[in-house]
Amino acid sequence: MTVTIKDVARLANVAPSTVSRVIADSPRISEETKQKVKDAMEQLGYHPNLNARNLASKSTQTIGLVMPSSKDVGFQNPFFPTVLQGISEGAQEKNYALHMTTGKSEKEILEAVIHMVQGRRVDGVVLLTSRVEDQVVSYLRTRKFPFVLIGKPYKDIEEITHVDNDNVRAMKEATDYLIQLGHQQIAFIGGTKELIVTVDRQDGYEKALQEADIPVKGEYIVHEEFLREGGQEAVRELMALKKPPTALVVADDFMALGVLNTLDELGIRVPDDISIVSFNNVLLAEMAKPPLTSVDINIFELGYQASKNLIQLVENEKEPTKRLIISHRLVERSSCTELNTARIGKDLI
Amino acid sequence: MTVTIKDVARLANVAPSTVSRVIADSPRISEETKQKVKDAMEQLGYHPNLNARNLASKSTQTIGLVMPSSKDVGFQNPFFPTVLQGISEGAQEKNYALHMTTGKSEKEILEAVIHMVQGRRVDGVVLLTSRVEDQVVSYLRTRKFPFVLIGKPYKDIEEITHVDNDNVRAMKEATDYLIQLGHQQIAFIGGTKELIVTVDRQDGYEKALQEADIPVKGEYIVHEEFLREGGQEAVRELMALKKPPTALVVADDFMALGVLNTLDELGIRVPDDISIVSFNNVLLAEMAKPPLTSVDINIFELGYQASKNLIQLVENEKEPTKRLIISHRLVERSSCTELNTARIGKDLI
DNA sequence: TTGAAAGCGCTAACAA
DNA sequence: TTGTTAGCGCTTTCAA
Repeated sequence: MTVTIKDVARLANVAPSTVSRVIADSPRISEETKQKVKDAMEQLGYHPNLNARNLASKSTQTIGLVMPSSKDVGFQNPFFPTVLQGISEGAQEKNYALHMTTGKSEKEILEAVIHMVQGRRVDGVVLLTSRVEDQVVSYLRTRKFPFVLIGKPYKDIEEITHVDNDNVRAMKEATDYLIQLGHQQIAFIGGTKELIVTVDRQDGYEKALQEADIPVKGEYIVHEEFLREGGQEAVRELMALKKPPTALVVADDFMALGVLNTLDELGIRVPDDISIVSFNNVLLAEMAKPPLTSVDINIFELGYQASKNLIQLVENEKEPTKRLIISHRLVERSSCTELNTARIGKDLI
Repeated sequence: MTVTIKDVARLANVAPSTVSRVIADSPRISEETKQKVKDAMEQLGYHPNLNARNLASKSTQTIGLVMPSSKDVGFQNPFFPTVLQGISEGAQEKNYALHMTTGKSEKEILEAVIHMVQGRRVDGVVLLTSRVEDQVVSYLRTRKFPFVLIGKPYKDIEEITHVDNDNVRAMKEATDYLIQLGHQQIAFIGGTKELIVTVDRQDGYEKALQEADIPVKGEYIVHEEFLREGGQEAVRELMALKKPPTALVVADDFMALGVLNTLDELGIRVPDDISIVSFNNVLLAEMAKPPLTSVDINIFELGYQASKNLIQLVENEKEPTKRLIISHRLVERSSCTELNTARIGKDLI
């Protein structure tokens, strides 16, 4: 029924091992027999059984993907399809396949990872999230199993290959941009502090202020726990301050969309009344009203480098630990404006 | 180094096959030895090698996922993360793993599918898209390989297990809703006609009009090829008609966001000047300005039923072909309003 | 350059 | 209820 290497060998009049060599494109085989074998494979419609191959060769040519908990609303974020594309591209280039794990809780995810690692289904793993205390990370480290992290490790940075943006700098630049436009009252809206990316971006925000001698105020820093309801409240409070911000840096486009909404309900116009710089530059940023000035963090590249470097790690034991920093750039659209002191002056006259 | 079934057998003083039976949780084994074996496994930290198991048992307990071309902008659509969650949940419940394929072109995708099917990496396949002439579908059919399609097959409907919404009815209801609000000039904005879902939704739109004795006008039907630029133009043309529509049905939330944008640029207010009903009800619909009235098509359930039924198909040869219709419901928000004939009257006076 | 043969780690008859 | 014994389809020494 199924055609095996033996069938091919018989038809080509060679030994099974020869066929195997042809498949592996071994150099020490004559062009002649190589062709003979290829013809036979063609004729029989032969396809190698990857399970058998994996078993014998102890390698799978597939990389495992660890997604964030599917309970996370963040899962809906267009960030994920985009990294996935990048990862997929990097994998395809080296003929690696992709194996996915998900789960509703951290516990389920860890179990799924163990299953796929111990079950020898994958040669390496890409982690799509880095939480503060990540059990998956510690598991992989103690097993010395190859993995790369997208984002920044919470600890042991020097020992974990990861691909990340320079989020501190990126956010500093975004904030600087607003400062240059004349803004002084700039608020920060980010996600949960459990995500390292949030911490980094907040850092950058604070750095920019400090450098410009603008005091960092606690009431100007907001962490939206939920993408939606939570955010509304926070933005309202922010705008209800005696001295409301004239500009906002938001750590994610998706969040920014929610912010935009709330502002609209409050009758606050963007950018006329308030400026916004957001992050990630997904398609959404372009489609928002107004189109958002956003920091492009090159999501695709993040994924691409992750799988590419994971494969290097898998194929070469000696590969050094790496830290890959993907470039970013501010994409200007219509959500920011100069703080028009002239106009304010005029109004006062 | 690696602990195998033999090591466990030796430690537990039984035969390897006995260990294998314990793993499979065979009923005909004494509680006593079962426990003995389990202890041994625990003690040695044993984990079955899935490749070996797959090879011997000729089954993989994993299902393959065929994603749409990563070139598609549609890939960015939040639809995908959400179906993925559903698929993943259905798979986890039965302890199936997920194997992904993607590709930049139809050709690459087909190759990837062949590789994973012939390579015996998966027991069945879920197709996330149904194009008009789908090579993947024909390939799987001729190989008699189990698969289920999310969406509606282009042909041989009776012979392909698929899970879909009743898109015709759903769109008819959406259109009826607008008609009941007094609208007569209703335009349709959909994606490429290559997607069967577009065709169905357009059908439902036309049916609703016909039933209400409203003529179907060609200039009221628009197919946006691209999510962004293309759409802008189309919407402009639509609104430039001598008799512009007073309401829009849009086949996708993401698209609707773009439409909303263009309308805003044109100074047309929603819902005051024009009403919009959109489709899919992803998070975006809620976050748009104004929040979109959208038809919830239960994306998660689409995925969940797909993997659940695929597994049934895989585990039972005799499983009949099925057509699963997932329910939908109109979620009212703020993008529609009654066509105020009174006001129009007033304006005329 | 090629072949013979011994596994890879597991499952599944068939026996006992 | 348990053990024996062939494989599953491939890779990879080792020998020729």
